[in-house]
Amino acid sequence: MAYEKKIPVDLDCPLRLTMSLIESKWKSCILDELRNGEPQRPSEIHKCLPEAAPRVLDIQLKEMVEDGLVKKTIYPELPPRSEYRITELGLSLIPIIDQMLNWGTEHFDIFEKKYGKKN
Amino acid sequence: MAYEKKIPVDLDCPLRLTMSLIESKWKSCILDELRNGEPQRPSEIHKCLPEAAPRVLDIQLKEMVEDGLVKKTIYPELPPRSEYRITELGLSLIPIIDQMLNWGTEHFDIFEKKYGKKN
DNA sequence: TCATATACCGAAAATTTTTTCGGTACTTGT
DNA sequence: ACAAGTACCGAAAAAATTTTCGGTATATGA
Repeated sequence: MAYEKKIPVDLDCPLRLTMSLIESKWKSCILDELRNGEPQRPSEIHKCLPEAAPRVLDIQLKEMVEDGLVKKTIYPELPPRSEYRITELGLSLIPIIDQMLNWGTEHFDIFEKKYGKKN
Repeated sequence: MAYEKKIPVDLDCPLRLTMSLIESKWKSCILDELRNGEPQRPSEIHKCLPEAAPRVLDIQLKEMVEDGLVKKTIYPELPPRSEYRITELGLSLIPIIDQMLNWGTEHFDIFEKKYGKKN
């Protein structure tokens, strides 16, 4: 009972439900990382998302496990080893991730011009 | 120069860009509200999203205008009147909103059982 | 006159999220 | 012996978001 999630998910409406599962800063990126179905060790995920503080990835991965988007396997070895793998449920979100990826790619220049450093 | 947005959008990657435009608590709902193209007055939007504090909707609408997802028209009348209408750019996000809506509807019962009050 | 409605804004409080820091425990390589 | 790697956790700080509260201004209806 160490870490406890305050607001698990938003059950007010279907749209808010979906959003609440992926809107944390790095969750969509984690899903994108795991999309190919290959299991990944925490240290690998950290390396792929170097901008994120490792602690946040730990927390968000834990929430995603709790929500059923990701499955964790712990190998009782030393040094410790564990792996995260996307679940069927998590996989069913990939089309959404994809559309956001595509949209972002298509419209990137608009926002680059608008908000980028070098106008 | 009254209100200033701290972090306009996330230009780190296309996925984060898209997310950053819609991840605020009510923005996806606002887009869904305006999806049919009809202009809506602020008070109408407030009524449709009674759970949201009016001030947040003001702020988020302002950001969405700045980001180009929504267009605001002010009528110089008294009492004041203004309208928000979804733009082409905002409209291009609707397929994503739709997918999230569908996903949420399809998987609602899983999370109801998991996190709902009456198990 | 007074309550209500419209639209909006600033300041501050409350809440949530993210980050940083330090710590546990064990192994391998130098 | 000691640094580095692996996985993880708690506490606290920092940052961001959301909410609440009060205020501006004008008009209408009771």
